[in-house]
Amino acid sequence: MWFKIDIRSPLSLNEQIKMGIKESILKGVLKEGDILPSIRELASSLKVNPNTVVRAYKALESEGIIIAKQGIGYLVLKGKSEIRELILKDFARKISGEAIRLKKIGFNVDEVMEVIKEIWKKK
Amino acid sequence: MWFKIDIRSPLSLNEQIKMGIKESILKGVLKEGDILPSIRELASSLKVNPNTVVRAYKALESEGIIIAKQGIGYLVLKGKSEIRELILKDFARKISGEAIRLKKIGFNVDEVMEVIKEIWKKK
DNA sequence: TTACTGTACTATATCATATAATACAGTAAA
DNA sequence: TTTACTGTATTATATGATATAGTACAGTAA
Repeated sequence: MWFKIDIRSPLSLNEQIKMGIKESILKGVLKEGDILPSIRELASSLKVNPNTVVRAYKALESEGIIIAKQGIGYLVLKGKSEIRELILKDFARKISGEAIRLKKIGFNVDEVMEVIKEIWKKK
Repeated sequence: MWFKIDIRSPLSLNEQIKMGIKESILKGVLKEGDILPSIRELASSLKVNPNTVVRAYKALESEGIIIAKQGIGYLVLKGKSEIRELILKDFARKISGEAIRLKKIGFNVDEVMEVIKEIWKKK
C-alpha cells in the first residue's frame, strides 16, 4: 500500500486510513477517476479489520472525496488542489475550538501565531 | 461557582473543570495561595460526580498548578503569568500533531498562520 | 457460473469517561 | 474528645467510540 498504519498512533485506525488516502491524492499516487483498493484488499494489506476500512471509506464519501460504486469499488472524485483546501479546512475545524477559547481568555493572534512558528522551526 | 459546565460540550467534564480553574486564575478570581472549593462542594455546585472533580484536581496537581493538603483542601500554587505560559504550551501540545503533519505534507507556515488569522477574524 | 466488488447486520472486546456508594484518614474548631 | 469538615481509596456500573469477527446479501463483469 502507499501508506502504513501505526497501532501506537494517537489517531484511530480509520482516521489514519482517511489521512493516508488524502495524502495519496496530494502526492499524485491517486488521481481523480482512480478506483481505490477494495475494502477487503486494503484491510488485508494494512492488517486491519474490513469494517474499519468501511468506516474510513464511508467517511471519505460523506466528505465528497470518493464515491461508492456497487460491484466495482470506490471512485476518487477530487484532485490535488481540492484536497489541499479540504485538509486546511479540516485543520481549521480541529483547532478552532481551542483557538477561540484562547481568544476569549485574552490571548492575541500574534501570540498564537508564534506558537505555530515555533512548531515549524522545531520539526 | 466562577465557571459553569456544559454537558453538550465536546470537552469532557473533567477537562472543563480544569479549564475553569485555570481561567479563574487568569481572571484573578483565584490567586496563588487560595484554597479551591472542596471536592464535594464543587461537585455539588456543578452537579457533577465527586470522582470527576477528583480527576480534574489530580490532573491539575500533576501539572503543578495546585497541591493537595489532606484535611484542608487544594492550594493554588501558580499565578496569572505562569498559567498564561502553561495554557500556550498546552495549546502547542494539542495542535502540534496536526501542524507537523501539515508541514510534512508540504504546507508552508504562512498558509497555516492564515488559518489562525481567519479564525480570529470570525469569532 | 465464478469471482470479484460494496452493503448490512449482529456480537464481542477494549478504553475513556462518568456516575454511584462506601469507607478510611487528616485537620481544625467547639 | 467530638464534630464536621477536608482529601483518599476502592469497587461497581453505564455509556460511547473504536476495533475486531463472522456471516449473509446484492451488484458487476469476465
